[in-house]
Amino acid sequence: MPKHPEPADPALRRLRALADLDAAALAVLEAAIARSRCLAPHQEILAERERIAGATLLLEGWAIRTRMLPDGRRQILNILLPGDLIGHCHQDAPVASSTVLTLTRARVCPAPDRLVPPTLEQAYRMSVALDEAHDLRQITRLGRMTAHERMLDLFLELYDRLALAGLAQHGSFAMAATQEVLADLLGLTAVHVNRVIQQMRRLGEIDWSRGRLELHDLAAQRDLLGWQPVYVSARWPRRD
Amino acid sequence: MPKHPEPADPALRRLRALADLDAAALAVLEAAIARSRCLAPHQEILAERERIAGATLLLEGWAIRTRMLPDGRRQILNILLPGDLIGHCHQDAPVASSTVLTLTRARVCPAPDRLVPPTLEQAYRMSVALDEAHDLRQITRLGRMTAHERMLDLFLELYDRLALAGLAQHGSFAMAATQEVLADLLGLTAVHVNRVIQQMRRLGEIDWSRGRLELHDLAAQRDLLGWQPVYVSARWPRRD
DNA sequence: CGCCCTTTTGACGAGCTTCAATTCTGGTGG
DNA sequence: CCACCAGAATTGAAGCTCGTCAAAAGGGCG
Repeated sequence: MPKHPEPADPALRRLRALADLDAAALAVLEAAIARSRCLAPHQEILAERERIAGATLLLEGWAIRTRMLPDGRRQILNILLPGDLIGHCHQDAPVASSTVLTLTRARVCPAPDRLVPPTLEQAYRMSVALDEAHDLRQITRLGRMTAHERMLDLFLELYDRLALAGLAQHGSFAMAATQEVLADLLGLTAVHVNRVIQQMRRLGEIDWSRGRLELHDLAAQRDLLGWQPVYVSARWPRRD
Repeated sequence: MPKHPEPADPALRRLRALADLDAAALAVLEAAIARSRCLAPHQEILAERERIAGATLLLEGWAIRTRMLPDGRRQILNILLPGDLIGHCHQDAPVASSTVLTLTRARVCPAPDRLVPPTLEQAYRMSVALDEAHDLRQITRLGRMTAHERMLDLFLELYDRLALAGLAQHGSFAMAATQEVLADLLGLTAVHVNRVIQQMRRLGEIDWSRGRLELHDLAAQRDLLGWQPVYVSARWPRRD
């Protein structure tokens, strides 16, 4: 077993991008990763209104935070990607305010939570701050963007977040969400999502086939939207 | 000057509802409140993309977290009420991910942030957890509810939150938001907000005049919507 | 190869927006 | 005390975005 897990592990890569992890941090992470388990698609990681035992680290695969209305309508609150923390919170006797489900096959492990080395704690805090920023972005998408804008904005967000974990490059990444998932995420219907995607294809904005999404001319799309990268800390992204 | 500030102060009342504040906590709060300042309407408390100096406690009046799109569209992310924390976060070199503006005349003070007594820290954590839950509620409103449902759901949320601070009772509270503000909050136009409100009046769901909003038959509205109170901790709301 | 999930297509309708006026309201100064 | 003003609320007509319903075509996996 490699001691500095190979170039590879996306989750580790993301956390290292968030803070300058030291040996102690890497050690506890490796220990946690050693206790990882595999989950099938559509498996529950956290259930709304139930106690949260401890935080979970998503190592591989995609997951969603979701909420149901009494009549069956579903809103997907956000998407969770490798390296994201699930159920990290600090109030007493924490209870989940939403359900978390795997979208694909996934690997998770308990997030180290006792005697957390300071640099890892830093990564956690950064992660929490980014999560909140993404929530705000989601609110803006749903409240004030057209279907087409929402879709582009989401794709750009996913791209940037996946790139952090080394899972996206050259404007392209493995898209694990179905059009129906996008619909429930973006407040649309699957039918309309489909129509918008075809429009985007016609406009040459994207290619999406065989589970791979490609964004053409990232820069152009970004300033079409007035896209700004998430920015929650004057010391991040680090330039070193 | 009263030592246990009179029954009154709404912000204090909210914090005391969140955690069982001890004498030490009340002391630092009073010290902070003594340094409060008054703000006119439409004053900036936090500016997007700028450093956050420290957390602020909203004592009186309403404020909004808001974000602008490049073409001028505005999305109000959420509403801030007396007792709410503004800019409370933990990452290094924190930068605001949204702008915070007063909606009405308001009073604020720096939130105690050094040597925070444990019970106050508990209240902070509870407050942060509730904020996040409200953000998720907002996402659900925008993504999967009709205009009418959004409005009702928002009114119920405001009612419950204001009641915590002692600012709402018997289904009624002082409504500081204009219809245009509601529109930017709920992802609608002011015109449509107006139409929905009139429908709600015709249906006998609400009365809204002279700045006072009254919700008729809270219970009925709640289960019409399948309303569930925010629930983020097994130990809250406390029954003692 | 066959089944099921996902994507795609069409026709139609509803909800919400847009634009443009008009009326109302609360606060101000004479 | 009332006239006045600016912001807020209200109204109407017309149109576009997106939803609904239903059915067909495609694609991946056992």
